[in-house]
Amino acid sequence: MGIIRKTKSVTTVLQIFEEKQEAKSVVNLIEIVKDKMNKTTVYRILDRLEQDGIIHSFNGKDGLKWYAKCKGCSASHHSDKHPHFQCTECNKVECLSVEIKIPSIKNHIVDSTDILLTGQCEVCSA
Amino acid sequence: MGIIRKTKSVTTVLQIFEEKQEAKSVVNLIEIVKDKMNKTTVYRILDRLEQDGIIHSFNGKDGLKWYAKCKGCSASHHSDKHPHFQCTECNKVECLSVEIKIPSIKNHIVDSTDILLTGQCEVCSA
DNA sequence: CTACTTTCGCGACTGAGTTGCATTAACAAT
DNA sequence: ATTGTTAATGCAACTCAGTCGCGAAAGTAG
Ligand SMILES: [Mn+2]
Ligand SMILES: [Mn+2]
Ligand SMILES: [Zn+2]
Ligand SMILES: [Zn+2]
Repeated sequence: MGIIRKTKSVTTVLQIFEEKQEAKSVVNLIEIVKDKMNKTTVYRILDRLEQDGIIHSFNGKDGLKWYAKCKGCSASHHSDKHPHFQCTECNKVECLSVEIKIPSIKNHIVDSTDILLTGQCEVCSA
Repeated sequence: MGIIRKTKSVTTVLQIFEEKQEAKSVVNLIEIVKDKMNKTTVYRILDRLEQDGIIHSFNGKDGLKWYAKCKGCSASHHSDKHPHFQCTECNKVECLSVEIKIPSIKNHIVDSTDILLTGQCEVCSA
């Protein structure tokens, strides 16, 4: 169980994800809202939003934690298996809608698949 | 240019990777050799070994940095594009020899592909 | 052995992320 | 609208992986 009360801080963070479809690093989010709330609050809100299947997280190439909006997830079922793309020039991170087939690994049970591609995004490769 | 002098510390670290084919986190390596060398030295040796194409690095699910032996790389060309598998029970990490096809992403140039699978390894799923 | 330069140890530091606790603010009930 | 309950927040202190600067030690060539 994640979000129970719709506080001002929760609304602020949610709006950031609503208005743009791109992923945000926690560090960047903290910077954006630093006049409105404490960094601990940002971490806690992101935690709760993720638990509720509203956003999902992954690690960037830099080792930072990134979050982006989910498309068809709920608190009980997280279905975000898509890869992510981090631009090495502008550092923007996107969720990719491509399907990547993982072959079954002999004698192993695969629970999760994290795929991070890096390179140049549409803007930077043009 | 990485390793220039074969010091005792370098030999010690190299042996760890020689004797077993599995990946090691830096934190674990530091623990293993803590009586023989300083942690800063471990970081620096790993850096140099990677530059020379002797080992390669990647991020674990935990966010820690992991290293494993390379198979056909050199200082000029790193060809480790294989996925990695982290066991959620024993926490062991392996390099996988499977080929995973990444479809071309429209209007993007892909430079690197990091794939991390998690689940149960051969031992833990048996 | 000597001279040169890389490598190392150590201590201090950085920065992302966490924790504990007192205070504030949702919100449901009255 | 007022009150009571407790989730959520702010703040300060903390953790811990990873980095940095610098003097000392050790590898290597001559
Ligand atoms: Mn995504
Ligand atoms: Mn590997
Ligand atoms: Zn870009
Ligand atoms: Zn295992």
